[in-house]
Amino acid sequence: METRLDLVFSALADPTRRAILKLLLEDDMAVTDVAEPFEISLAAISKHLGILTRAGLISQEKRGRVKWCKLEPDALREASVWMQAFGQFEEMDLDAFERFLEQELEIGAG
Amino acid sequence: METRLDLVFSALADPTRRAILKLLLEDDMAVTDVAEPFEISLAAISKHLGILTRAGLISQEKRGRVKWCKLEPDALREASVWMQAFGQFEEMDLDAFERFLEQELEIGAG
DNA sequence: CCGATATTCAACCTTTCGGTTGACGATTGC
DNA sequence: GCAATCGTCAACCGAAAGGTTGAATATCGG
Repeated sequence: METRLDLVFSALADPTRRAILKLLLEDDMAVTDVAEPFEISLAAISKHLGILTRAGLISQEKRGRVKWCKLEPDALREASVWMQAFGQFEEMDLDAFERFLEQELEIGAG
Repeated sequence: METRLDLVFSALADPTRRAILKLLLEDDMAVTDVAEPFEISLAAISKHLGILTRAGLISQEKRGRVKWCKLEPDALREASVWMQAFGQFEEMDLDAFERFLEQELEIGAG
């Protein structure tokens, strides 16, 4: 079973996809415009956008023949909470964090 | 060129590795003890630990024939800052964030 | 010294990833 | 209507990921 966290972290693992997120930070963009600064093919960008969409990091809405891409920061926030908890666990309620982890992780998965 | 962020996010993308981090949250552990709850081979766990180490998420110190694994939350904090910035960009200094991104990302990479 | 324990290495396999190209289905505008 | 534009699909490719097994390398304990 592929969790939301799997999808988000593996989406963020690629520098091209992080660069796409950076572009979308400035404004919503059409697929062709997202692709413009990169040297790879439009089809490759389209795949990257699909991965970002499945991870919930962006959304895509088609208007006419143009598909608009929009940053969706909620998924990022969710994963950020997970990481921040690890990074600052000295300062927080460890028991509450443990309970949170129980829901998110499964020992032996993979 | 593989950045620190690449290494951290792809390390976190695997549920087994996240589960290992959870184990190490409780205490430092030997490789064999880390492997115990999982169904995969010791060699596979050893590889996972190597990936976590290269990402800076854990450190490993050999004492005698036992190699001790220790959580290193700093790398997580670094990536968490990156994500949190995206997730909460409405509330922060966008110009400062842009400058931060200029250092971390390269458009066209990948 | 020798057997047991701890860990990695090397070779291999299968699946996924990131990329390509060319064809295709919609939609637009003249 | 038809050519141009937008984006995806399908088939393919090489490289990397995640796993296995078996042998190798230290180190420990008696």
